Amino acid sequence: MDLTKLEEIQLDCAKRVIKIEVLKEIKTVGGIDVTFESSKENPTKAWACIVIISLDTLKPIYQKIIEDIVDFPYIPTFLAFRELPLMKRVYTEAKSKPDVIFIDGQGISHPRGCGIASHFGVEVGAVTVGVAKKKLLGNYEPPKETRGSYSYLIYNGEVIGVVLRTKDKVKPLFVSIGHKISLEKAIELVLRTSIYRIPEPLRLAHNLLQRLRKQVLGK
DNA sequence: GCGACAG
DNA sequence: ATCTTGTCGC
Repeated sequence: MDLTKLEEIQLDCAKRVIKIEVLKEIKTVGGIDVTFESSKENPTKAWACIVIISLDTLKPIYQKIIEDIVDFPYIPTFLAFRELPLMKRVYTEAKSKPDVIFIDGQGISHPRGCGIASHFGVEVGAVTVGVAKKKLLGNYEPPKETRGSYSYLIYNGEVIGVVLRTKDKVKPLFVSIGHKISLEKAIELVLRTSIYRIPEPLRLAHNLLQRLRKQVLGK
């Protein structure tokens, strides 16, 4: 594989990212996650799941899982080339589409401005938010211990996202613009959909996949 | 060269 | 991400 070529794709994708609000009303939020059968084998079986919740109740109103084979390895800053195919397929085949989609990973907080959440948003033409459990790059001050507190993630003197506390005294999340949304709105949505550390759409999608994986592995 | 390094 | 058990704190 030629990583230089893939870097060019990411740079081109970054130019097409829209960093402002385009939605006037948001009623549903979705989350897409991927899990793998094996962490060692390279071509390996994998599953992608989308869960859509109602912003009013925070309860799921739609969910779908697809299965496929993944052969691209995990390489830091190139995550999209491993997980995007599965994510795009589960989204395309879903009979219902959410107003906004949370993606497990970075949005524009990426060395070339195109993490998986932005990449997905641009390719699918959807509104997305990057919700990562760890930082990929940038510097920040620890946010206060109370839920709702946040500090800015800075890279090259620019704000590329926030470090957001979604639960008191629990490790914060790294939230960034994915596509067609403002950072302020992204923060508001992640907070509004978080009961536990991880926002409901992603937490539920992750839980469904973990249960399926254990079932398949016979445990 | 050394440390960092989404999932 | 996955590999893995119990354990401490709210």
